[in-house]
Amino acid sequence: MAKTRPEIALDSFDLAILKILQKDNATPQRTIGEAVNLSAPAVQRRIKRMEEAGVIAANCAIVDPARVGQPITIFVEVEVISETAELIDAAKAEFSAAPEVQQCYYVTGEADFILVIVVATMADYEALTRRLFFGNNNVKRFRTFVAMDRVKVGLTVPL
Amino acid sequence: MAKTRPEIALDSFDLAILKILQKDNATPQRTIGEAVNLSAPAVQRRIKRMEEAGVIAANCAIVDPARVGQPITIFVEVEVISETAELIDAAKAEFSAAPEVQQCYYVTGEADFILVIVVATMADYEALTRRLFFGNNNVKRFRTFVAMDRVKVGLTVPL
DNA sequence: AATGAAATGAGAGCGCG
DNA sequence: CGCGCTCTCATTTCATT
Repeated sequence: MAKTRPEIALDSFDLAILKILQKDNATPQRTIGEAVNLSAPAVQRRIKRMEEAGVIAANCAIVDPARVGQPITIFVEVEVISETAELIDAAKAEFSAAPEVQQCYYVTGEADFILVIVVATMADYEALTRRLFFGNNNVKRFRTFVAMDRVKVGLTVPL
Repeated sequence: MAKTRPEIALDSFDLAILKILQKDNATPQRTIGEAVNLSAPAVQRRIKRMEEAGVIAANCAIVDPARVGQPITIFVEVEVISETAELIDAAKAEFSAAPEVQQCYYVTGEADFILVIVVATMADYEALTRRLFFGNNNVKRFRTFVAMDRVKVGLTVPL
């Protein structure tokens, strides 16, 4: 189940710290402190607090997919036949389980799911569509958009 | 301009290290070393090498948008009128410049751009559409998909 | 109650064999 | 590549406002 998520109030110091950590979480606390006019321990306490509260969900290295032999990014809009809770949950679980599926969102509008997929070759993508879409009786239709340019990539939140 | 990107060969050790860093880049090198059967300095050298080569594009904190007052994630498919290089570049620049635009991809298929947008309220999104889409003569059409559930989120590359 | 200054300890960074 | 050292930085303690 989901971890505890205490509601937490963030002041302008916290937001300033987040702004820096979103760009580079290896920034020394001392440097952050200088930037926001706070001592290093104060910065440390705030970071820890935000990590425990789930404001900072993760600290991770961003890998360039092209550099590790996965140069193709694809968006897929998926429309399902039946939208019962059970079938939707099943679809969520199945899509999420695939490592090639980088992001999966359940959405309103003309589609039900939007997936972001990263693969090495189009043949891999084709194989994936067989498994994920043609192999799923509840998938009515899907539309594929192949990325020609990753113009802006990130999970940065506007602050 | 883009930084130098020397081609680099990655062995199974490098991939194993990346796999760990993608989940948590604060993992001590010693711990990584134990996991992949390598000494800490060896791990360090490999990480440094991959950072310099651009394999590791960034190290950053992932912020939960809902926790910082930006609970709404929206996908937008944008179709443009003219696809001349100049107009496409202009659109890329304009979309990228908006802080609410978290991701922007130039794609093939029935749309030209796919944007991932993070905002606090639907009113904010409406204001953004006015600026970005209605205020751009080259935007023919756009379709909005509001995320109801962020089923799987991340920039993790399959390794 | 949260901060800043100083002391402690862990981990990163480098040269060595 | 692994072992050792050094040094920076993260972390804790404590006095202060």
